[in-house]
Amino acid sequence: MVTMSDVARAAGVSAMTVSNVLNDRRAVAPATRERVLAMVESLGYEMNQTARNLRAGRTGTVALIVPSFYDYFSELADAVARQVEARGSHLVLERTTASAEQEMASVSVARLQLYDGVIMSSVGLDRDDLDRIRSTKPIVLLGERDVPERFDHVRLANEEGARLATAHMIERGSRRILALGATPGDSHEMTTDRRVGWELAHRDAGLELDPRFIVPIGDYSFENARAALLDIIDSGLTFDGIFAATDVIAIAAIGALHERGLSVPADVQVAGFDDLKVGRFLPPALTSVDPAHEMVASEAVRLLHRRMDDPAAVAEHVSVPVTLAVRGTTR
Amino acid sequence: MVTMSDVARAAGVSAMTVSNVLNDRRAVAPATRERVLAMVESLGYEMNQTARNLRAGRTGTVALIVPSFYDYFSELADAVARQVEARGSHLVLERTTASAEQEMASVSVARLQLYDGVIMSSVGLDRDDLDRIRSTKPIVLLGERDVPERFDHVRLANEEGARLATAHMIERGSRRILALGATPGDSHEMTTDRRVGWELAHRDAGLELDPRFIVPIGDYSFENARAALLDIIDSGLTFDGIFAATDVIAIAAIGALHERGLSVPADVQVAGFDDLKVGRFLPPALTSVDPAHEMVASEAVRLLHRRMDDPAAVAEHVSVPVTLAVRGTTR
DNA sequence: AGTCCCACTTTTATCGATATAGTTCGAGCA
DNA sequence: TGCTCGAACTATATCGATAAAAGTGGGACT
Repeated sequence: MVTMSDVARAAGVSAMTVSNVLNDRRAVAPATRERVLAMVESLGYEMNQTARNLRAGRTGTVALIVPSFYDYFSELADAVARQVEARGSHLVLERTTASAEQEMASVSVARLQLYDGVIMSSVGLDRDDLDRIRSTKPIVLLGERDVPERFDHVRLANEEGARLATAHMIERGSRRILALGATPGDSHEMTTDRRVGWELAHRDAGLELDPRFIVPIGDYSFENARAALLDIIDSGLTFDGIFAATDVIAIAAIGALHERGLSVPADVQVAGFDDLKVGRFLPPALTSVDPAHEMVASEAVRLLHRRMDDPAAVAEHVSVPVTLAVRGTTR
Repeated sequence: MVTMSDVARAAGVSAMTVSNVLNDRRAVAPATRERVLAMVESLGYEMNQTARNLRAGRTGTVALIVPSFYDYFSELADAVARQVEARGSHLVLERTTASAEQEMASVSVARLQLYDGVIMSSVGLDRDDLDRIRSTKPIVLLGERDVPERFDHVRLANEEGARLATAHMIERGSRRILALGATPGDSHEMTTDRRVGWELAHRDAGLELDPRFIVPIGDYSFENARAALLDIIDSGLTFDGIFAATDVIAIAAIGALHERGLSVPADVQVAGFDDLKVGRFLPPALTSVDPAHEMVASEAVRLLHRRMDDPAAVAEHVSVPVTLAVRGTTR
C-alpha cells in the first residue's frame, strides 16, 4: 500500500507538501506540484480516506438505514440521496439485517459511528430496540412508530392519507370497504394509524364499522396480501372497495380480484398508499396516497443538519402532509 | 467526544485495558472489567470506528454501487446483501450520482478507499469512465458492458435470455415481435445484447427481421417506454408480440396496449426481462427472463473475496445463465 | 549592508484505537 | 530462600493524513 510518505520521498519533498498539492491548499511551487503529481501517478497512489476521516473528525457521509431496499424505501432513498447531496454530503444506504435483535442493537449501533449522521426508518424496530440506541450521533427517525421523545422524528400524516383515500371511495359509491393490511388495536404503527383514518372516513360519512373488514397482513408482501384477499373472497364476505395499507398490497389485491373474476373499479374500487411509480402505469392506474417523499426527505435532512450543528437541540417531531392521487382504480 | 483514554482515566487503568475489555481480548481481572464497563456506561462512551478501521487496515464493509435504487437494482442489492453478510461483512449501497462524469471518476473513486471491496454496476458508465478507474481496491464489475480486461466481471447471458423469450413467443404464434428498448448497432450494451438474442430467435425460426421493429428507449423509464409504444401503435405499424428489454418497459407497454384497446396476450404477447417481483402479481402475470440474482450475487462476492485474498489474481469474467419464467402475458 | 517580508517548505503533534513488547507481583515449587 | 512462571496490566509506537507552527532563502527596500 503506497502512502503519502512514499510519494513524498519519491518526489523529494515532505508529506505535508504532497498533502497540500492533493488538496489545493497553500502555495506550492508549480515545479514541485508537477513533480508530486507525477509521482502520485507513477506510484499509483490513492489517498487513505479512513486516515483522512480520522484526522478531519468527519466523514462527509450520511447513512439511511431501512428495513429493505424495495418499493417505498427505494423511492424514498432516491429523494433522500438528492437532499443529502444538495448539502454536500454523500448518502449510503444500509439495510437492517434480519439478524437477532441483540446484534442489531450492538453491531449496528457501533457502525453508526462511521457516519456524520444517520436517518433511520423505525419500521421493523420495536420501542425497546429504539430505547436501546444510546448514541450521541445525530439520528433522525423516520416512520410512523411512536418513538422515544429524545429523537428527532419525521412521520407521515398516515391517518389523514387513509381518510382521504377511504372518503374518496365512499364518495364514489363504495359502502363496504376492506382495510387490507390494517391492524386493529391501538399501538402507534403505520398500519394502525392508517386503519384509524379508514375509520374516520366511515364516521364522517355516518357509516357502520365492521371489524371483519379489517384484514391484517403479516409482512406486507405481495404473496401474503394476495393470499389474504383470496381467503376473504372465498369466505363469502362481500365488499365493494379496498383501502390497501400499501401499494404493494393494493397491487396484489388487484391481481387477486382478477383471479376471482371481479373487475376494478366497476365491482370493487381500490386505493393504495405510497404512490409507487409502477402504480401509475398499471391498467387501470392505481389511485394512491402520495407520501410526499421530497418533503419527508428534506425535513429529515434539515433535522439532521440542525442536530449536527447543535447536538443539544430539543428534539423536533414533524408530521408531513399527504395528498391523494386519484387514478383509474377508483371511479 | 469521549475517547478510550477518558474511560481509562476514569476507571484508573490504561487505554489498552479498556480496549481489551471491549474486545474480549487477553485476560482482564473480573473486577477491572466491571469497573471499565461501568465507566463506559456512565460516560456514554462509543468507540470511534474510524480510528479502529485505520489501525486495523480494514473496514469490514463492502459497497455495491448502482445507478439507481430502483427495480432490478433493489432486487439485486438484496441478494448481494445476503451474500456479503454470509461472509461476515456488511453491505452498503451507493448510487452513482448524476453529477458530471469527471466528478464521478474522481470523487467517487476516492470514496472507494473506504471499503474493503467494491461491486459496481457498469450500467451508466462508459468505457472511458471505467478505464479511468485507477484503483488498487478489489473491484468487481457487474453488467453487460464490454469492460476492460483487467476487471473481474459478472454478466448475464443476455443474448440467451432474449432468445428464450422471443423464441417462446414465436412458438406461441407471434410473427411480428417488437424489440422494445433494444438498440441497433454493435456496441456491447445490455440493450444490444438483448437485441441480438431477439434476432437469433428470428433466424432460428426462419423469420424475417424488420429494423422498424427495433424501438430504442432513452432511459428505460416507464414514461418513455409508454410514450414510445403509443407512438408505434399510432404510426400504424402492426405487431403481435413485444419483447421488452426490461420489466419496467414491459409493464409500461402493457399499460399502453390497454390504453389503445389491445389485449394481452390475445392480441399481443409480452415478455420482459428482470423478473421483477411485482410482475408476478399483475393480471395477467408477466412472462419474464429471470436474471438469477442469487447466482450473480454469489459469483460477484466470490470474485471479490478471491481478489481480496490475492490482489494479483488474473481477472475472471463470468457469464451467469438465465431462465425464462413463463406466465400469463404469453399464450 | 542590514532588515524585513514573503513564497515555499518542513517539523511536530495529533486524531483514537491497538499490536507489541515489556513490567509487576504474587503463587508455586525445590 | 531463591527462582520460575504466568496472570494482569502498562508504555510506546503505529496506522496515514493534516493543522499549526516553525523554518529557509532570496529579493526588495532603506
